[in-house]
Amino acid sequence: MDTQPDVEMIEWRSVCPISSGLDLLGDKWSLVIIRDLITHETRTYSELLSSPEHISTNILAARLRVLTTFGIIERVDPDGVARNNAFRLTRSGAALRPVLEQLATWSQTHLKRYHEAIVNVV
Amino acid sequence: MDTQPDVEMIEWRSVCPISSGLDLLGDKWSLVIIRDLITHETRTYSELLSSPEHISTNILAARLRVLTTFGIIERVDPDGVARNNAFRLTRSGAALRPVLEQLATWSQTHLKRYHEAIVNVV
DNA sequence: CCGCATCCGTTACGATACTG
DNA sequence: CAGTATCGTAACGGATGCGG
Repeated sequence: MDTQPDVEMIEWRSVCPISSGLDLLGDKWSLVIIRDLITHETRTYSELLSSPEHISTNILAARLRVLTTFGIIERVDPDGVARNNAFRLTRSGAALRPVLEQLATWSQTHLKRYHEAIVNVV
Repeated sequence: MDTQPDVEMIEWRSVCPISSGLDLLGDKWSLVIIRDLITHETRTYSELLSSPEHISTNILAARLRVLTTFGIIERVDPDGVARNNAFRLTRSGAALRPVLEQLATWSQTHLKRYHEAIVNVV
């Protein structure tokens, strides 16, 4: 019956901007979705599913809902039906690019000895 | 019986440096610990516990173990006993500072409308 | 078909009590 | 003080179903 079991609410652990950013984005999937939308501009649900990390369908749907709620992504056609209605970053979401760039730079430098296959491009 | 239930192993989801960074640091606590070690240089177990986000003891111990395993933090006295033996960032961990700075900047700009109490300092 | 929601087994997390 | 043991809860992951 209740199709929206998750109350889209976040418990802010503190007033610190770092912990608050992590309250919203500090999981293994949100920034992967945002990475895809940075590199591809627009991406449908099934295209996001086809990324090499293999997110599962329910997790993807939940993350897309949260990211939409907090104005980080949006539908390309705001009033269209879901089918083939891709997502894209809002201005706010696009502003996350420097965060991902810094993370990628760090990983390439400091993770290589633990994960040899890591590549040097985003 | 088995006191070390976690095999300190990471499943790298892909060769992407972003997803790989998140495989290691993509949770709600690791970067909070690193934030504390950036702002305080050294920090004991109980000092880390006293941060306003209130991490629980078992989670803190587990994160410290993983971060140590991957060379991001280390004991101030490598051969000393645990008691009052603080942690600090390694060179690798200190290199995460730009990631946190970018995240803090983003949060201050884009999270304020959802979390009014957010502060403007790291 | 595509975009989900639902069900369900497994894993991670969180609070608390407890030990060396 | 620095953790570990325990146990209840929430999140995840895969499979499946169903409407548009």
